[in-house]
Amino acid sequence: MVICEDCLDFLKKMDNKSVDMIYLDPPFFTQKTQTLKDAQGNEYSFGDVWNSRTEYLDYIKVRVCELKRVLKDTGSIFLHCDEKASHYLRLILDEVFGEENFRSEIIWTYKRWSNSKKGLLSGHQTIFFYSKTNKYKFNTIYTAYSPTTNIDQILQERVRDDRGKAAYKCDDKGEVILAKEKKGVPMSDVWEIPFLNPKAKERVGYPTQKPIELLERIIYISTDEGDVVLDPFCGSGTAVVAAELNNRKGIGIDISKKAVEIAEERLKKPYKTESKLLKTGIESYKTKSAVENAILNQLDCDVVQRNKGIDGFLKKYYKNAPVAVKIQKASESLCEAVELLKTAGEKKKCSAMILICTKDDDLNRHISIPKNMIVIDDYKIQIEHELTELLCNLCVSNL
Amino acid sequence: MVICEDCLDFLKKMDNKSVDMIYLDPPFFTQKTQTLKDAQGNEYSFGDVWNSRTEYLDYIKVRVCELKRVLKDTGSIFLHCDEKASHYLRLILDEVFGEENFRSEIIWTYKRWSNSKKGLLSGHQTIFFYSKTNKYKFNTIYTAYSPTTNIDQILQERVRDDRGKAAYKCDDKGEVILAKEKKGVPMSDVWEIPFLNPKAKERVGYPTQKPIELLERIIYISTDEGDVVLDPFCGSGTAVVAAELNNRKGIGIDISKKAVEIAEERLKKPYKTESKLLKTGIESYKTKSAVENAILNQLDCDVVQRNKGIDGFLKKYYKNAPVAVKIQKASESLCEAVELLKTAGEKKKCSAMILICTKDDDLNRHISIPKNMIVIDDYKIQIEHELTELLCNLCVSNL
DNA sequence: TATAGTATTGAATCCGAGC
DNA sequence: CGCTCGGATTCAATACTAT
Repeated sequence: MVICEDCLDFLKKMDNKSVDMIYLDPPFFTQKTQTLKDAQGNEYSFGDVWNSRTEYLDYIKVRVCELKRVLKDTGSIFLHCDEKASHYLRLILDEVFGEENFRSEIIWTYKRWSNSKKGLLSGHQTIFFYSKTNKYKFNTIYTAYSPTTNIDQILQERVRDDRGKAAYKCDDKGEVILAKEKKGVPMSDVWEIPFLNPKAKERVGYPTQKPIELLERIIYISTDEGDVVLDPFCGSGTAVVAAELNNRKGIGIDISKKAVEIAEERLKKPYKTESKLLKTGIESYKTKSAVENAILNQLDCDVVQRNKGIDGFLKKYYKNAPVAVKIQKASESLCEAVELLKTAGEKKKCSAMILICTKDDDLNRHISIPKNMIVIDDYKIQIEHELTELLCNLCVSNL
Repeated sequence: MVICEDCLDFLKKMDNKSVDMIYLDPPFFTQKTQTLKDAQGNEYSFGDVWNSRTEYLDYIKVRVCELKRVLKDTGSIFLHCDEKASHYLRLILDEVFGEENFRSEIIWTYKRWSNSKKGLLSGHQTIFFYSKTNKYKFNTIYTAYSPTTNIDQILQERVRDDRGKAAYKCDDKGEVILAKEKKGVPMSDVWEIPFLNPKAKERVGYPTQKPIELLERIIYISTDEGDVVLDPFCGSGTAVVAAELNNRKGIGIDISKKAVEIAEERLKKPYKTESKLLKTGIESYKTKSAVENAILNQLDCDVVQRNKGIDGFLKKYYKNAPVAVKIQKASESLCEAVELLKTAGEKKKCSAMILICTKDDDLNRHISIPKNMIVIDDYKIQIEHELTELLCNLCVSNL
């Protein structure tokens, strides 16, 4: 839902404690007017000019106060700002939400084209993360261990002796004791996410547009499915789109008619591919496209873009015709995937087709597969089957 | 030179405009006493406990004012702090040096060992960079282009057409014109420098010791050889050591006798850790090929480095024990791979082992596999087998 | 000497005991 | 109930040892 109104006016009409998370990216105090032309030559701009900083800060502060009111007690607020006025904005947050509710200073870093000026190239923006109370909702995202870490070592339990020296814990027989299952490294407050590429598909031609991955991270760590996400300065609506793509309810507000038009247009058909996080769980924090690419790479494929039925072709031909490859999407049943690949493969006159099955769905095992199609379970499924069997056998043989 | 005195007292004795650069790393307002023991059991500590924030800020402010006085007009000041009080400190800098002399908010990021907490793991500190005037000294450091940059493209001159779009400049014959030699990418304000490791030789046992690399960067960009570098809260003297190592004159001041002792000791033989990580980069720790990484990724593995028998562990335990994964190397026969995995897996008490077979070698198919090991062909082999069979069957049925 | 494998260590954080 | 204090846990990155 996107509303065209001064957010202050709309907020006043909202109920107390009705929102789970707020992301706001207010106009920066740049004293300049931001303009940008899109591919069609339309020009967008927004007034980002204030008579004084006090005026600017007052403008923000009354809105932040209202935002606190509509936020649930378990809720969080993320304020995105640039280095120009970040310290003043944080003072406001300290005052309104209380210093004790400061959670993190998130640094979004990116590499950018240099316009070599004197000084260091600015390559980051700051997002302040405050919660309303200390009973805030938080989902930890676990990331990979550093390559410098010796994983096999930390899988062993350890003790410290009286002098504080560490040693491996051993049982009576002198054998090492295993540690509990490891979850990975909790995510840091420094996020390296590429700056919205000038050619990116998701770009809709609005200034200061943020990458969707940034918003998805914020949404994941602070909300669950079905929660309400509010963006009072929504601009082109990235936060609302990210919320909808991840089954949260998004409310966007913007005073600019043009912005609301763009956001609404975007919401009508949010690119599925825009969503970069795996739906299967926060633990497996990986980009879907990365996994798909990895599989296609292993198979020695040319990658096909924008084809619902085919993700790639084997570089090698068989019977003088290409072999199409498709990887089952999380949203597709095996049956649907087979049908999509079959249609697309026949159209391209493939001699054979390969479907990589990524879901272990017994109900679908009995569907008919075309004669020239090979269905292969991905490694995870193969292994799960074999592991279950193997461990079961081991139990039996132990009797 | 290191002086043991309250820096305010010493600064008052210093001449106007006598210093080229100031780095200060004052107490962070942690409201804790920072302590650390060195290898010999000596304990060092400094108090960072205040009656109020106002008291803390006043303490800093009078000193910052004096610092401005002793700084040359071409000089710069770098204030190191963490997120606890950074916004207040920046207000002081704005007030004393003027907002117009704000140059950069430098983010020092690092990975760090830590227990997991609710929320994001803090992985950065902030250094505010202000200059005394706009005629400040600055040496640009150029860094390497990122591997994704298309070097040959940026070597072509560009023009903007009437609509403001960029295009490659061409000569009469329509050939592209080469741009002037590129120097690299100017350094960003986000610096990834490893945190001083517990095992680093550079460590002298003083709390909050900073890596020399960090100080060297600051010194490079803001001073020339022979310039005077002042650190009014020098602690173990990292800034002074870095200055001396780079032929600048370093002046360190600290109120703690012990700190000054350590700093002086360090200055007798200034030493910079030969950090392998810094020298060779994180990439050199990543020993897996792209395909290997892709497989481990798909299997949801933690990646294991420097282990001949194991490439990764499944993140999930089976039977309360880890499952080891190995990918057959091109140089290994299946037999050898099985043996290596078996030995390593048993040592780590794995409940099961998985070997991904990457070579289609019939001779090896008859070797014996341990009961708790699963051998799976990689996709390529599976597909090749099935394709051959399929296409053969199709031929037969065509007859 | 190069590589594989093992032993340490700091300090942020949580948790539970004691008051 | 809120405070402090001690103990346990965590992992990045080194040094050291064995082969």
